[in-house]
Formats: sequence, structure tokens, C-alpha cells
Amino acid sequence: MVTDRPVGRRPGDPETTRQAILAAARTQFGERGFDRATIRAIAADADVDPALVIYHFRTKRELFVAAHELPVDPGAILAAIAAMPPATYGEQITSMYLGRFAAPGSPTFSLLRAAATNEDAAAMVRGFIHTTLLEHGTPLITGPDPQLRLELVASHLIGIVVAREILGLPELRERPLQDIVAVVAPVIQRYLQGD
Amino acid sequence: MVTDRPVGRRPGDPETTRQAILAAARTQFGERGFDRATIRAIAADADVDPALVIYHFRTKRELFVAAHELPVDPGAILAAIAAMPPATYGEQITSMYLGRFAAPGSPTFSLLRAAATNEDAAAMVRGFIHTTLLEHGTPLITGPDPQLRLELVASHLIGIVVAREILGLPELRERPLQDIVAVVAPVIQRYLQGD
DNA sequence: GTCTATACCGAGATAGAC
DNA sequence: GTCTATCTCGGTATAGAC
Repeated sequence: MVTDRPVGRRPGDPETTRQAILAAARTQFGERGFDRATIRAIAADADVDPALVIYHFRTKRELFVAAHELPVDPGAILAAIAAMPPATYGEQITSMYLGRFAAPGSPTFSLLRAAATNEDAAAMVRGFIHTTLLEHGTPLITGPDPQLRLELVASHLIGIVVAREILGLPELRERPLQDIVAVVAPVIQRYLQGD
Repeated sequence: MVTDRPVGRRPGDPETTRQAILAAARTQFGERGFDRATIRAIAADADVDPALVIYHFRTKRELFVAAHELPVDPGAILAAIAAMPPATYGEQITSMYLGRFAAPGSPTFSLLRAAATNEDAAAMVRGFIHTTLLEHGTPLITGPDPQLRLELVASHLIGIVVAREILGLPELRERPLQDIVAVVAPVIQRYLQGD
């Protein structure tokens, strides 16, 4: 039987507390970026005492890192893409990365926003792009300067997310993602094929 | 003759002081973004008392706006581009906007970084893109969905700046801007021509 | 018009009671 | 494991002397 207890208390289950804090942290960091997200607000969101946040994660920085550890298997993603016909690489990469980065609640998007003013976050995004695209992406690409063109692929997709979710350019914001993918995919495909 | 005076004093010329503060503000905002740039640091950079910064600009927010007022004649820029052969639009736009946005000391770059966590700054970038590209750019573009494709042009160029200057992707960072322009310009051209 | 001194607030973090 | 109380720091902004 559940004993009644004051609102805001969550005694007994550290793992539940940890998870609640992590979820709240992702929301706050995602919406406000690293600097403007406060431990106090995260704690309030998680219905937990601010001191508990520090107790579990030691510092704001470590909380940020913990909240953004990505359960991604980079090999698996690109292996799935490589299994399809090369003519579809552009469309697959476009819809996959836009879908992942452009979801405003996702850790990846949160990281991207934070990266603007936070070298830790920038390094994490760089790592993510490196392991998921640059390192294992060469099989997808033909022609000269493959690394440069892979980075341009990443650039374009990131730019679309920034323009849509952060700058709020009107057409990009209003259109469903599929419309955008339809126009962009051939361009990405072109980068992959080396002109 | 110049009388000797304590370091840090700059008596007598308010306009000099204003300009020194504005220059320092651009540097600090550009390097650290809105939140991490502090009035104390800006004042120190400008060799001026922190209170003077407030005296001249009232609030940090107003200082930010003043530091980023862009002396741009949007009509003139695009008129110059439109005067050249249409086949060169892509290259001109690419080198112009990359040059402007990618210069880490420029107000435009500073705005872009700040936009990640600051709706004021985001609105200013949106306004800049709107007046310089979306509003007057239609003569440069043919084919369906011109607005969407103009926004995609902006997206790609912004993404390159983000990837190069903020995320620090290796190839983009090391290559001179001309190399990048050479690869990107045909893609931009393609957006302008509607496939 | 300029600077000194300081008020005031909210942040991250700590100590120690429970 | 959790909460209360508190410390310390550095931020923006103000009052008032010069």
C-alpha cells in the first residue's frame, strides 16, 4: 500500500529519481540550451529537490553529458542504408538524419542547440557526425574529395534543422518533413555521387 | 598635448567610448554568445567601466541589438548579383554569403551563434535572410516552389558555417573558403534553377 | 559625461540533519 | 537517499560622488 506523502517527495527509488531527472534535463537543455537551463528548473520539472540533482550527477556539466549519451549503433545504421540500392542513399540519409535531428525533443537536437555556445556539446555533435557519417560513410560515396562531400552532406542537413527549428524560416517550418526531403534528397544524392 | 591619466580612463569623448564598447561587444558576443558574454568582460575589453556600458546602452539586450545593427543595403547586393549572367548566380551567392557569415568576427556570425538560445537574435537573423534573400531573391530563381528553394539555399550556407566554425568538422575547417565554394556553388546553382 | 561603490538577485554547489 | 539551510560567486543594474 502506498503511504501518503508530501508532494515532491519520491523516497526510496534512486533509479526512478535518476530517470526523472534525466528526462527533465533533456527537456530543459533542449528548450533552453546549456546556459539558460538551470538545475533548479530541471529539479522542479522532475519534481525533485535541486540538491538531489547534484547528489546524483555531481555537476551541471556531468548531468548534461549523462542526459545526452546516445544509444546509437553507428555501424548498424549505415549498414542498413548500404544494403539498399545506391540510388536511394540520398533519400535515406536525408530522411533519417532530418528525422533524428529535427525532432525538437530529441537528445541530438538538444546537443545541436547547446553546441552553439558550449564546446563540450560541440565535441559531442562532432563525435556523433564522425562516427555515424564520416567514419563509416565512405562506402556510400564515390568520386573525389569524399570526406569534404560527406561533411557538406552533414552541413546541409544541419543547416535545414537550424533554419527550420531555430531560425524559423517560414516555408521550412510549415512544410511537412516529406516535402523537404523530396526536394533535398536529390541534392544529397548528387554530393554522394561526386557531381 | 595629452595629459597623463590612469589606465582605463577615457574621459571626454562619449562617441569614442560608445564605439569601443560596441567593438568589444561584437567580439564577446561573437565568441561566447549572448548568455556567456558578460558586461564586465565587454567593459574590460573596451577598457571602460562596466557601469558605463549600462549608461550608454541601458540593458545588455539593447547593447546586443545596437552591436548588431547591420548597415546593409539588401537591394544593392542582389542588384549587383542580378546584373551578372544567371549561370553565375550560384557562385556569387555562395561566396558572398559564406564570406559574410563565416567571418568569425562579423556581426552576422555573432548573430548566428546567439540565435541558438536567443529569440531576439533568431528574429534578427531571420530578418536578415528575409530582406537579403527571400524578399528580393525571386528574380534569381526559376522553377516551382521558389521560396522553399531559396530557404534551402540559405539553409545550406548556414549549415556550412555552423559545421565549419561552430562544430569544427575537420575538412571544412582546414580547406580555404574557395575550395568549398567550388564544390558548393553548383549545388546552389541547381537549387536556383529548380532542378 | 564619467566613474566608484554597492545593491540585489539567482546561479551552482556544499554541509549536515533526517 | 533525501531535504533544509546556507555559502560563494558573478551577473545586471542603480545611486550618487566627482
